[in-house]
Amino acid sequence: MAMNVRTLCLGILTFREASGYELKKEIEDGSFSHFIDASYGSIYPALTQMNAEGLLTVRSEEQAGRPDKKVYAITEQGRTVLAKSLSVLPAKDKFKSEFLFEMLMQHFISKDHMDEAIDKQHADLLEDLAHIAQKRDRVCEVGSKFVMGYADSVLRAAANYLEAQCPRLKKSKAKAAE
Amino acid sequence: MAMNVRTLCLGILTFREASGYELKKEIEDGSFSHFIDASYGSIYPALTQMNAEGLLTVRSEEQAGRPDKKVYAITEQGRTVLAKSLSVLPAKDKFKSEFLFEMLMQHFISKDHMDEAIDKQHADLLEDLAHIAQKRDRVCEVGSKFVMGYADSVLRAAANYLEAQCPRLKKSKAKAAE
DNA sequence: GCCGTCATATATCGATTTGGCATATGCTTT
DNA sequence: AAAGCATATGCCAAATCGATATATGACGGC
Repeated sequence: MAMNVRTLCLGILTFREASGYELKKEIEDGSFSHFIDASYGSIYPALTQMNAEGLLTVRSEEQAGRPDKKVYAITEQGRTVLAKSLSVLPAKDKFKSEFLFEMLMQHFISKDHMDEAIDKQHADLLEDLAHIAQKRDRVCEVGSKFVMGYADSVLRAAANYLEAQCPRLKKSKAKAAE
Repeated sequence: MAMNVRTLCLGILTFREASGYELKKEIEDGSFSHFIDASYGSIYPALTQMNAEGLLTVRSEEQAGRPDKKVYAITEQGRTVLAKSLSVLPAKDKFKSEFLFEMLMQHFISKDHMDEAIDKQHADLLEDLAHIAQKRDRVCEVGSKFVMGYADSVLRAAANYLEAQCPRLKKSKAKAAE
């Protein structure tokens, strides 16, 4: 039960059928990218296993030059299992930040390295914000809009905080906006 | 190299010596709680291993009734290894949210369940904010203040977004503030 | 024209990490 | 008095990550 790679894959497959590769792409760059992670090492075994259990069907699609694509689709049984997994209230959010760990290590790190870390963090945040802005007007589903708005608020708050605390960053932001 | 449980433990041990149990408490409830995680299953083996490698020293402290406490302290060699790990620029933040996944599954979930999930998310955010507010004026180190301010900004942005999108939540917030 | 790198596509494998359990004791809540 | 929680260490199975292997076509640089 609960949330794991299986639930995640089943969830995406309720939108459309997809191969393992496409699922990974969706998790990496698509609507799911800002709040979920999964590697090939967990996706492929999960798909194979769920197919064996009857939660998915497979269809091999030939492709010129490239290896055959294995396109998976969710079954009725898969939907039932997914519904059961989603009936559990979501676990608390988990936020992992090596950057904030470094900020707590001020007594142990050079000023230069701190500045580099802060610049990188700021750049990462702006990159994510740009990524969202770029996709935002192209989506129309309520869920996607809500999630993008949430991610945007949070990332913007973080970027603003950095800019307020480290005035030096304001310049680079102005520069990026040109 | 880079960030893992070892680096994390070494880092905390530059502030003060501590047992595995105390390290876990610090990670769970202390300054590190909002952006890092580690379980006993990773902490204890890491300490044993790093002790064997000479990065830490141990001292057994007797305790009435309870098992002996093994208090670890970082060595010069440990500091060297930590410095090397911290010299790598921090990896990008990772944010895991089952809540946002559920929000993308709107087509698959009942309105009631959605509302429950949103209420829980909102409550979790307010709880974290309260936790920070409560500790905030008691800290004086620059690093801690910076990190708490960062966490506060981000969590507040998320809570505000939920309240703006789901007006129903404003009432519960007003109620909590009484 | 050749070379490096990237994108497509599936898959495995070692290492790390999680989350639950076992063990032991005393204190507090029901 | 029973149940649960806090202290304290530690193990173990299962999940997951990150890197690598394999194969091919496209695209740009030298």
